[in-house]
Amino acid sequence: MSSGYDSTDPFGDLPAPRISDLARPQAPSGGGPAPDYLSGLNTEQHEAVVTTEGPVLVLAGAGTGKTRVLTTRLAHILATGRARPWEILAVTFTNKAAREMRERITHIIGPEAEGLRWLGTFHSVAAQILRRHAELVGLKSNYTIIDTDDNERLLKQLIEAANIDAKRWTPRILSGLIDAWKNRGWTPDKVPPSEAGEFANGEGISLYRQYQERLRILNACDFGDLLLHNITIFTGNPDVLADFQRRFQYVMVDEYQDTNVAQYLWLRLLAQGRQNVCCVGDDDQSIYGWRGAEVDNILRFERDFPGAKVVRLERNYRSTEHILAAASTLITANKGRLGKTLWTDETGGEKVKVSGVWDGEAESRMVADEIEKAKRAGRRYNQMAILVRASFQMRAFEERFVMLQIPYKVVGGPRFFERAEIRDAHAYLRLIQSPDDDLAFERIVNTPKRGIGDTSVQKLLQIARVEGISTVEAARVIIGSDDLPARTRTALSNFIRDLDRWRAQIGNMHHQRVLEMVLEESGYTDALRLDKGPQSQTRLENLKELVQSMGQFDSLEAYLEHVSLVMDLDREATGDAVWIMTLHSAKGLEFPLVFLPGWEEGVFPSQRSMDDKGEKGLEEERRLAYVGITRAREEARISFVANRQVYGRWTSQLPSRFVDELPLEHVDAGSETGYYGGGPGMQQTVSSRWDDPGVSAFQSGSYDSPGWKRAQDRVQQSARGFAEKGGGHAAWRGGGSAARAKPIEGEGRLVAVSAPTNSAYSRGDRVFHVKFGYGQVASIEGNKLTVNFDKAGEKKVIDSFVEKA
DNA sequence: TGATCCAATGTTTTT
DNA sequence: CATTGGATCA
Repeated sequence: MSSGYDSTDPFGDLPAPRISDLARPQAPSGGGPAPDYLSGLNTEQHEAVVTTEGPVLVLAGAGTGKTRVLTTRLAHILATGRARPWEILAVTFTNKAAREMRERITHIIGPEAEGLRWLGTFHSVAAQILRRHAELVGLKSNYTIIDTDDNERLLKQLIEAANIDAKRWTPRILSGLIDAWKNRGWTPDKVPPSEAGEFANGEGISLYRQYQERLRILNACDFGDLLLHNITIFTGNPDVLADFQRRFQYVMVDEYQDTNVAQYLWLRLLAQGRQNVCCVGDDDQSIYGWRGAEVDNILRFERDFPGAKVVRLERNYRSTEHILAAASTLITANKGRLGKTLWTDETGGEKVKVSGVWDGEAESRMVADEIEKAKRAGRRYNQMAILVRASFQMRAFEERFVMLQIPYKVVGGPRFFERAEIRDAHAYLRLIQSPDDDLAFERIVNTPKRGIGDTSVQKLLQIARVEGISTVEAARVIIGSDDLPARTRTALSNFIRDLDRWRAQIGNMHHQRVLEMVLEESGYTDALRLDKGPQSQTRLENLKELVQSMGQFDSLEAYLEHVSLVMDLDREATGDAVWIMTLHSAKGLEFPLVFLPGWEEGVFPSQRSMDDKGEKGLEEERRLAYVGITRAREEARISFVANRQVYGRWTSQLPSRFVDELPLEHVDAGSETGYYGGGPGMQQTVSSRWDDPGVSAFQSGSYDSPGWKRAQDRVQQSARGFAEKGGGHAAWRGGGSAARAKPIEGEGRLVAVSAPTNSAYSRGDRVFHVKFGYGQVASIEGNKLTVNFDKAGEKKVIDSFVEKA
């Protein structure tokens, strides 16, 4: 500790509360000039920073300097001597955010920031507290934190033991249910009876109880438990709680809109002592409702902390006026917002560009082309990002980029520490370190295959349970008996012998070397090398990377503790490359040029969200759209396709309702030609009609598809311009050099949802569709037809994509 | 016990 | 389409 303090914060040796410090006016403004770090803040930011006493809620819109406020505020508290580093509780959701915060504070106030031992994620802080008081919830302080694999394996055992059909009632469902209960702060006895029927006719709560009991015996807990156990400790032991309340003079919370009930309760307990709590968040960016986040937490802050000061940060320093206007207009469709309006001084810039194209392949072609164009114009690849709703959308872009040799990096995806080979390696390490880690044993006892099958393992578990010993011990017992076939007995005894040998080596060699040895001698790497599977090579590489990453840690123990909480690895920076990621993982980031593909009903907003959560789900999707648009600094490009292949099936797509909610005056709806190569017929019409210089397809009147006729009618009729997606491919193609289909100011909407019903089709018409073949019109709604296709079944299509048959 | 074949099943995912 | 888990057989 290089801080000026002589203490390294011995835990449990709390300094007496320093009432005097609280009472003493310490604002630095009294004497000299304001410190450096305060300069450059705008009025609201400044207020949020210097209002250190009492509850404060900072509503920080996208790009308004939220992180800056948070870090400056914390630095300010330290710099003015209001508290010492270990008296501040500062929680974030991600390790990345915590790391970043620490770095920025260090930048402001120097090495003293290293003393911020309570700056971290909710889970890491809770884990520390739990280490200290584990015995109050029946655990030992060296408890292990189990991952989702272990969690599901455990639940599966319990479900099967209870004679419940594990196919109908899967461990995954139960796991989700229990997690949701924990997120709401419910221990088994607190789960309301109304929830009982949720799983296997009321067995859920009982299984939850059994699960907790198993965890206790294993001296383990899951992620949800970290918070929940904390709450149990606090509410059951007022003295412990009082201790922490006294200790944490200032509490700060990042991304408050994402807190779940358990986190909220936890915070409220800790903050209620001094009431010096500052929560920063943005209700419009709450996108983790499905993970238990409660937007209500932010909405009710003022009720929980009476007299709370609310500061709104609305001045945006990131995006152009058009981007901001697009995002702001879109989000106004949501109800129950706290209400913020982003604004900026900057004027001008590109409007948000919206294009419709034929299919996913054309979309990726278009995006790739635009990326190359931007690159030629001087942008670097890493200034550009493609933000998708779901990861299946990524593949089309990846394929295209590989073909064109555009460098890209996918963020997110399968996480490093969740890969099977990494978990296997960890299981070996865990088992070597603690022989009674039954879950680790179960995981790798037969990985790689060594002839110890399911029935043998069941036998082991049986003995372990009856005798109340660990599974490894049970294995030793069974080896000495003749309870197993000779062959498996030998295999098992070899395995146990290996484990013992490896364990004996821990002290003698570096832990990196230990892992290498184990992977070699267990036959794990050999098995992978023999595996002809397409992934086995990357798996071997991942394992190498794992060995590498262990190097930064002093001991095996330190390493395992770290990975259980930080489920990610700092990968080395990959040079200049386009970012591909989901909207979720883009939160908090920004890019000069952002592509937002796949804005189609069912994809975005996602059908599943709407089915599961109805209006609530839709609003969360809309917030996701808001997050997406506000990632862009200079240019945002939205696109949607008419046909998409999902799970190998062709589906016709309708443009997302979000497209329709964009403000026309800030959007440029010009389409690009050349991305419509869907069917042969399509290709033809494009080339024959559209290269005609100087003639707008709209004006020429020479295009004679049914959709086109209607498009034309409507242009004349209501000056809706590009408006109707009813124009279908005709309208979408309306751009290009010849015909820039500028939207004409009309009803202020880009795509009319309820287009006129003067469809060229009537019920019963026979129609032809390029992808679906022949069919019969079943119903008509505006420009959308429901068609019973002879082969493809019932589909909704835009009328202009079919022809009269 | 382990290989092989068929059917079901697919979001988002901070820790 | 692509992966995964299961049931079935050698």
